[in-house]
Amino acid sequence: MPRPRSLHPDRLAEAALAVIDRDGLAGLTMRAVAAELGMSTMALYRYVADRSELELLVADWCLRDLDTSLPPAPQWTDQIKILVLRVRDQIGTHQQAVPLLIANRQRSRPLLRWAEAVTTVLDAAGFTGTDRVIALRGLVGYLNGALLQEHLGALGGTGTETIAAQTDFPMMRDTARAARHVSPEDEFAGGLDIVLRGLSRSGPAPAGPASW
Amino acid sequence: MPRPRSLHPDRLAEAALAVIDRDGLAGLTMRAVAAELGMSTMALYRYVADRSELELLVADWCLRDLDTSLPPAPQWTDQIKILVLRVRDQIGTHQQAVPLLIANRQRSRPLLRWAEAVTTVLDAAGFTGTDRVIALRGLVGYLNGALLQEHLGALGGTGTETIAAQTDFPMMRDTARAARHVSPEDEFAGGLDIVLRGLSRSGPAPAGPASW
DNA sequence: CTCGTAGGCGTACAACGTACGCTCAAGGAT
DNA sequence: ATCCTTGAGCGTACGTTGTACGCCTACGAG
Repeated sequence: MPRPRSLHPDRLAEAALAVIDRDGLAGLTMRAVAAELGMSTMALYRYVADRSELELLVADWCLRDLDTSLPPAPQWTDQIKILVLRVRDQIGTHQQAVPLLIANRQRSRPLLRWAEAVTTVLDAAGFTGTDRVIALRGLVGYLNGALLQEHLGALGGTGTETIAAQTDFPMMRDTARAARHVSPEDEFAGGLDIVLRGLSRSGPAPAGPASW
Repeated sequence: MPRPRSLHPDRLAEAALAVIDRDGLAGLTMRAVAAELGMSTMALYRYVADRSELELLVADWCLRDLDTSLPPAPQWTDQIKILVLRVRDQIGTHQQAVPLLIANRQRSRPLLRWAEAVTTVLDAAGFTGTDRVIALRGLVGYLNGALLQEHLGALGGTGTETIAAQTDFPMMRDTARAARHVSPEDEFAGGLDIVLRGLSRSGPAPAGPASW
């Protein structure tokens, strides 16, 4: 019976993400989001309890279309690989929001759906109990770390260039120089392959058609 | 000839770390650090240009005793393992400072020394060019992600308990319950073993006494 | 038309980082 | 012993942040 809301929560998330994409994560401000929506600052608090709730909205919005259906690959490692790559693909150009995704990794519904799919694949591959816990946390650890690295100072950023220019650490200098020729995609996928290769050897008895 | 400084920069870092350990990272404030030192807020700016420089001091201080000598293990994977575990051991009880370490990972001298050691081991194991870049970034990615996970919501934290209590995602519920019986040390080392196992299979031609 | 509910907003406040400029402590030079 | 120069230390103040509080009013049920 009372006055109806004029905004859908999704509109809040869109506006906040627009601010982030334009001004960076540091530019994300209650005032900035309100201005983006043409509302007053305090009007936002009719939709969210506080800033962290707005950030959760952004995290959920970023991954709203995340496909968490089980990939039809024959190998379970390929299934996991596809699931992980889907997350990175969904983030796309919104790398600035990565810290928000990490901070809300245990509250975001899309991420929980995603984790459910990953654990389902792991379970089918024979991972149970402690093995599954460690496999999942290892995967998520790599995912978070790699995304974060991409977010703050990607390959070829100023940090890498500084290392490439100094002389105190020659091995790192060479590595930083070689890093100039590695695309973010190759880097991410390469690291993921390492983790997957390790996983395929760490589980319980090998299962599935591709025994070795 | 002018009035000498009354503080060593290390004292700043100690004070800041004391604040962090007591009040958390959110409690790290120029005013709080000044109060810890018994100085006025603005006196800090005679030692650091701004807050981020203070944070760098904290990061360096945390890892000041990091042993970056090459471990004498026969297998290069064990050398890497020891190097990575040393970082986690040095952080010890200062998990609250982990975001500062990550943010300053490319400026902190101890971390550069450490990375030089890691790349040296990788080089000796036959990793060169792009392979070494991806191996290093993969390792650092996992390290950062795992430390961050431990920092915000360790296993058995409220986040994990919430997941263990819900019913929408049964596989995650079971995994969260099993996670209650995994210590942070086992989790970290388990994930690291996965990455190392993957690395040992991803490099160029296997080298060293332990061929297979 | 009336009225209760809740949406939207204006003001205000505490806490933050830090710019600016002052005072004076502490050596070297005389 | 005196002075002078340098910068350590600090007090004040400003702009920006999140948000508590309370007012006004648009809206839909009756």
